[in-house]
Amino acid sequence: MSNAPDQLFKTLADPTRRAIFERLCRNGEQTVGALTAHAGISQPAVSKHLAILKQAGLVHDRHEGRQTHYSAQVEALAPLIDWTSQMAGFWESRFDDLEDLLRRMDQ
Amino acid sequence: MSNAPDQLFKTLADPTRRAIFERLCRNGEQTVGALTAHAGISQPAVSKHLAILKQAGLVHDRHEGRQTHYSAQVEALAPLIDWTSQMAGFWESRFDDLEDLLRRMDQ
DNA sequence: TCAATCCATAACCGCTGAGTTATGGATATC
DNA sequence: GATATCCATAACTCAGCGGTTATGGATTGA
Repeated sequence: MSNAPDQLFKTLADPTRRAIFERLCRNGEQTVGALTAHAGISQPAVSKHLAILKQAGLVHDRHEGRQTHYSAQVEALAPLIDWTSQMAGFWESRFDDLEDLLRRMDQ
Repeated sequence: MSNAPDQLFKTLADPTRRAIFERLCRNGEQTVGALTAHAGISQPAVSKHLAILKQAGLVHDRHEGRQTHYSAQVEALAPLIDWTSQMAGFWESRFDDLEDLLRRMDQ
C-alpha cells in the first residue's frame, strides 16, 4: 500500500487525468458524457481515469438514473500540500541551522 | 513543451526519484555516490533520476573534481503550490453566482 | 605513468499504464 | 416489450519508463 502523497502524485501525473480533475474543479459536477465530450478520448478511457481519481479520493461519484455525476474533492489535495510544506520546512530548517552556526561562529 | 506543473508531477510521481529529492531536502548537498549508497539501485539509475530532477529544476549540480554534488531547489516547487491553490480557488468560486450562471450556460 | 575511483551515457529489456474496441447491465423512451 | 442511451468492465495493443550491464572520460593517488 502506497502512502498518500505517492498515490496523489501518480494520479495527477497524467495530463489527461489532471485535465479532467481541473475541469471538475472549475465547473463543478459533471456527468461522464459531458467529461468525455471535452476529453478528446473514448468514453471507456474517461471512465478508467475517473476510477483512478476516485481511488485517490480526488473525486466523488453520485448515481442518478443511468448517468453518473462526478465532482472534485479538493480536500484530498491536503497530503500534497503537507508534503510540499514539509520539503520547504526541511530546507528552511537547514538554513536556520546554518544561520545558527554562523551566529555562534561570530561570537 | 509541457507546462511547469505537468513536468513537476511527472518528475515527482516516481517514488525512488521523490525519495532522492526528499533526502536532498532533509540532508542537504550530497554526492552521487552518497545518494547511490541509500537508493537501493545502481549508480547509473541514480544518475538518470538526477538528470530528470535537474531537467525539472528541482536540483542543482556542482562539479568538484571527479564528484558531482547535488542539492535541492525547493523554489522549483512553486508551480505545484500555485496549481494546488488554484484548484482550491476554483472550488471556492464555484459558489459565485456569475460563475455558476456561466457554467450552466456552457452545458 | 599506471591504476583506481567517480560519474555519465549508451544499449538493451521487461513491465506498467494509457489508449483502443467489444460487450453487457441498467435505465430511459417509444 | 422493444429500442436506444449511459456507463463500466474486459481484453488487447503499444509506447514509455525504470531498471540493468557495459563502457568511457575525467580526476585522483601511488
